[in-house]
Amino acid sequence: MTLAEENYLKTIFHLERKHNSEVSTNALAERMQTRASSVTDMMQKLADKKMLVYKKYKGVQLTEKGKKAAAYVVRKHRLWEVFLVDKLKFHWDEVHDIAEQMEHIKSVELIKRLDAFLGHPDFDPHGDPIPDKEGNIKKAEKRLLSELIKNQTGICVGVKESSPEYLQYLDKKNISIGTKINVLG
Amino acid sequence: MTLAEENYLKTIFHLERKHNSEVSTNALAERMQTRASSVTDMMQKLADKKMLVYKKYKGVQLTEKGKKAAAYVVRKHRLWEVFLVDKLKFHWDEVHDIAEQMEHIKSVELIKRLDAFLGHPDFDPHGDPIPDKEGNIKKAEKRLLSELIKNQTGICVGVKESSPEYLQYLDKKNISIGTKINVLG
DNA sequence: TTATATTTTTAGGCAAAGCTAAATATTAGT
DNA sequence: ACTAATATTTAGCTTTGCCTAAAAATATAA
Repeated sequence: MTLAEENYLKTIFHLERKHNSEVSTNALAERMQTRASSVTDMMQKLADKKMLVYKKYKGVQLTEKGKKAAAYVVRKHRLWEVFLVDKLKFHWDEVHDIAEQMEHIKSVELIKRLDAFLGHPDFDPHGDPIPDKEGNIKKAEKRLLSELIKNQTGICVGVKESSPEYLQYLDKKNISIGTKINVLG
Repeated sequence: MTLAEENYLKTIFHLERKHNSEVSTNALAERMQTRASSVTDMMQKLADKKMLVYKKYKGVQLTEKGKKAAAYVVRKHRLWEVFLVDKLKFHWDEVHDIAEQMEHIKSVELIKRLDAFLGHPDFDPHGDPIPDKEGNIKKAEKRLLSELIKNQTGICVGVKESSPEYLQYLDKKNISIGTKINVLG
């Protein structure tokens, strides 16, 4: 798996989950900042490798194999984000580009140990779930606190807004990632 | 700087220090597992970028700019090795290939924080010195314990042999990296 | 339903970094 | 000094992943 292939799979994985349907050439091209013709090329290549099913003019769909490979890239990305925030004290909105590079490092053992070192986290610093080694991803979808109804309970897995003021406000309220919140009204 | 360029610079850097002279095309080709013709191509490219001085048939020599860039790659490589051994508990002879990939991650801030996280180490797990941000590398050359004479003192920065038996022997003697040793005879 | 607009694919090229084979320099042996 | 051996460079080709322009398919709209 080359770097470019991994990036395509990852992006298809995200778009597929977001729209619950095949991913179109243009959608991919836009998301990957590239041209539709380049996407077509790569789709043919990934179809040859049985990573996805490609039907001309009809978009693509990941196979089980492709899904697993994509989820593993996402897993690596999110684990590295946890590392950057928890251990290196980066702010959670600074880590994406670095994790984007680190996710491509090849070593199964590395990720196994990193996961243990971080205490087997379930969520990344943005509150997105970390797929397990098999590629299963918790459906635990993020919801906004405002979407919860009275008496419902949730665990804070991230914030939507990250202005210094808002973060300080949360700090004062003692709310951080992992905090259990019960809606009283 | 592409990945390939960084790898060439790093290798030239090592060979230059080892032999104290210009680096020949063939020496590089052998070390990099590639062909002499590929090396020639890259030397012309790196000369254009003022990373080195290339004289046809006479080998190459890094410029100050090239030396600094190369030393920075080495710095990153060695810091990651420290991370892998100290934090992820890899054995020091398993980390080279992984660090080989991690050394190419681009983020000055990342390396700054990693260095701090590791406690600003001076040596990697093999006992090789870690260049500082400016590319200065401690001349503190490694010597074998057997090369020290009576009453000389040294600090253990690594071992030449790593058989389990030998490591256990050292363990029993309480000798590990950082241990100060005084030669009595 | 036919014309227009949009999307996707194909064809043909380009740059990076490698390779082989052939040409050219340099070094060594006699 | 002259040939033989070795080292290096050049020329031309390959693959990956991207690009532009043109062709083809699909979707929309009057």
